Amino acid sequence: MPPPLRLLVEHTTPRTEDEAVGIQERLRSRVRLDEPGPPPGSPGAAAVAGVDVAYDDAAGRVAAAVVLLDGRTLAVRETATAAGPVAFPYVPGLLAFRELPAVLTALEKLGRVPDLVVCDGYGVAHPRRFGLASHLGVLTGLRTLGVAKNPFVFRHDEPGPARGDSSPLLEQPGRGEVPGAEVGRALRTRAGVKPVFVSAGHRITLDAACAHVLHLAPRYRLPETTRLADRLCREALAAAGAADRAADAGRAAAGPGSR
DNA sequence: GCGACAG
DNA sequence: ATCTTGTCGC
Repeated sequence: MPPPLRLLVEHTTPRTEDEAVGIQERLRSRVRLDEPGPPPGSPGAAAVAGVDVAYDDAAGRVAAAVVLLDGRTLAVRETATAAGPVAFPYVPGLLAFRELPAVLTALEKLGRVPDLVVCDGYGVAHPRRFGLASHLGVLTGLRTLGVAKNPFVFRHDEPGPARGDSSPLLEQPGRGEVPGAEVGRALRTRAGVKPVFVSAGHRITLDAACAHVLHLAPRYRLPETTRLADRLCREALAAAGAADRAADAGRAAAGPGSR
């Protein structure tokens, strides 16, 4: 996709946690949750992307992967990866600043603009209503949603046992913006298996986000977008490490002090 | 101060 | 996220 994203990189590279929180509070008003968007499998959702990031903290390296799927058949259409230095530590609530720089770089390499991006983590289900899926959506203008494997800081009742059953994710009393508000949903994608935690990112409703996740997860607990992106970013991380070691070996062979 | 808390 | 063996079941 074309690179107007570059202009927004400053919104992903704070120097301190306070700066990061400031960026979130400044951008959060731009989140739009009133578009149902095209339904799963429809022509308007022909290209659905999954993004994920893997880390090698010892080497200070991250690798992001984007996998673009056919929204109807879930066949892979295109992939892209990007590796780079870790730009921010893991701090609960500030995950976007750790993941988005590499994700944006990978997205730029895609040959076409996704109709929907599925992120690993949360959207508006976030202490400041601005998780990484919402952050990515606001920066790019893309329609986004978040799928997390854990409930984070939210409470929920156990959803029914059948695929498609769900229960609301609720803000803890005394915390967050609107205590008691439904910020996401615990959604059962496989009968009898632990649910996933879905929230709207940007330009989507919670109902639509859940419908897309169910469509993208016909067989396993996690959506195909997530599973494929997860596999690819691990491969990209390993490849980046191998390339790094090869360069090191070359430098050593050239001899100390040589250049 | 302590605990908990996406990836 | 990542570290890690075996194990249960289709």
